[in-house]
Amino acid sequence: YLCYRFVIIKLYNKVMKNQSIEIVIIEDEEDILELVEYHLQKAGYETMGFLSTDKVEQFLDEEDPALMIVDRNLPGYEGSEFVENLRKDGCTIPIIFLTAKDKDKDIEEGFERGADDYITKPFKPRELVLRVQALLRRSGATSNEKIKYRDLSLDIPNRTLAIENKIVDLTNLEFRLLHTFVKNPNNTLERDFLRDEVWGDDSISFHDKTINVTINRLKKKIDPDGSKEYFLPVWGVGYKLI
Amino acid sequence: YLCYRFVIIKLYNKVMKNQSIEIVIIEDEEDILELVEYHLQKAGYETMGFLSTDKVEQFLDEEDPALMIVDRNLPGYEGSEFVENLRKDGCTIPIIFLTAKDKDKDIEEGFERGADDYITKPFKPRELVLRVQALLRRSGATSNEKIKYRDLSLDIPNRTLAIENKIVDLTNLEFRLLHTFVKNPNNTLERDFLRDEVWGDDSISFHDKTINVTINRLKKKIDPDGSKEYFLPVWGVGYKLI
DNA sequence: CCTTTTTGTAACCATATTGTTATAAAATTA
DNA sequence: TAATTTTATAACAATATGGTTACAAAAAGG
Repeated sequence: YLCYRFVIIKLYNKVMKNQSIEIVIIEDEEDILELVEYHLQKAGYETMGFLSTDKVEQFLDEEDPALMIVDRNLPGYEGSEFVENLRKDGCTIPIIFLTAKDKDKDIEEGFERGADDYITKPFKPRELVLRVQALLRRSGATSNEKIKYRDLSLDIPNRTLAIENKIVDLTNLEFRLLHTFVKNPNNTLERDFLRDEVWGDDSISFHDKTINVTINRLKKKIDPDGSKEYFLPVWGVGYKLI
Repeated sequence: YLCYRFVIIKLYNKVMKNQSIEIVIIEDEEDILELVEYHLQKAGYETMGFLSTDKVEQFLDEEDPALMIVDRNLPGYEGSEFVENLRKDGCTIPIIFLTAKDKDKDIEEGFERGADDYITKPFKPRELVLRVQALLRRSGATSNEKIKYRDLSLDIPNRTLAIENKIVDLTNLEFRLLHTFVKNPNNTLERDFLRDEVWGDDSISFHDKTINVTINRLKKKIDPDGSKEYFLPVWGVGYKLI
């Protein structure tokens, strides 16, 4: 039964969520690895399990997971040493230790070697998922959720905008633009920043008024009669979503 | 002895670190509050303790702490409800719950209401400090988003000036000018320095009176009746913000 | 390949902001 | 105190910037 649900969930994730979040788990006890994978997948994440650190670095070169869960008692290579070396190489991926090492000194060592959170075994699966979610939220990997601001609700995986539960059609460019504003409400976003973020760093020969026109088209769509004042121009700097 | 160390630590922080990181603690048991404050200060943080949530929101309007530690069993207002409401208002400050409520349901509720971490009592002070450090590291402890001087409060990302909680509109040039003064209060800023800093090194053919006029316009906006004497002209040199 | 949609560009206007100038006021010096 | 230098203020001019529209180019869809 568990295996069956596994398949259903994996299928669901692959089919429904083209932008799912991937989590790496390094754990040498196979039972625990499966348990962790099961609960994370149930929560909507894609998982990649390893029984040792052997192939992990190679995997990290190719893929870009959002988070790692690491045991410390691993065959051959102590988990926290592995993490310490990753950090030294400039790896900033969020990491949670999940380990039986629960002494004060152990916990201290874990955090000092670069952990973001430290969970001791035996652990509650529900709490693990909650801590994963909290850490992902804090580190800005929100691509699974909806982002809301005022009466705007952006569904990131579906690329749809709803205003008061009504779908408003946006083009891809408009959606990306609105997305960057909703991620930084009340912040003045400079024109250069918007260009990099929405149009891409490589956009050479960027016309003066491109941003103006695009903002304008967006405004027309999300607030046709202009009564809601979403965007405030900041003279000589950029725009602000209020 | 403890009291003595307290003073030393506070002094050290004030003198050595002009950009110290401030942490708010809300905890109704005074013993615990002092204990937490002591350990955080020993770790180099500036602390602000509250025995209830009463004055906290007002405090957050004015100051810009880097992190909050919140008890849940508070007099009058349940800590997690307080946090939930803060989050709804768009507050993104990192928050750690420190509470005796240790049931599965409690922890779940805590995270769902917007916590970044959840520590149960009795707690190990060392672990608390480590978790604070980890969270600050992850959230990029940028506590100095607001710069303040006298009753002026400059919010840099928002590009707004608030005087006694009232927004005062400034142009881009005026904002940059005021910013350089607030960064160097009580220093006489020479005209050449201001030209480089605010107008840019490349400003050729810079008219004599441009600075005067701009300072003047700024003065009019932030102190219409001229009673507060923000700017002091330094004859033949420049200006000073007092 | 054609049609439709999306995006970029150019031109225009309106207006906010900034610079310049002239004159008054204040501070400094002799 | 008078002359000189510097700053304050107000009015005006110049410039920079954003809004808008129409049209062209590019991309996407069939």
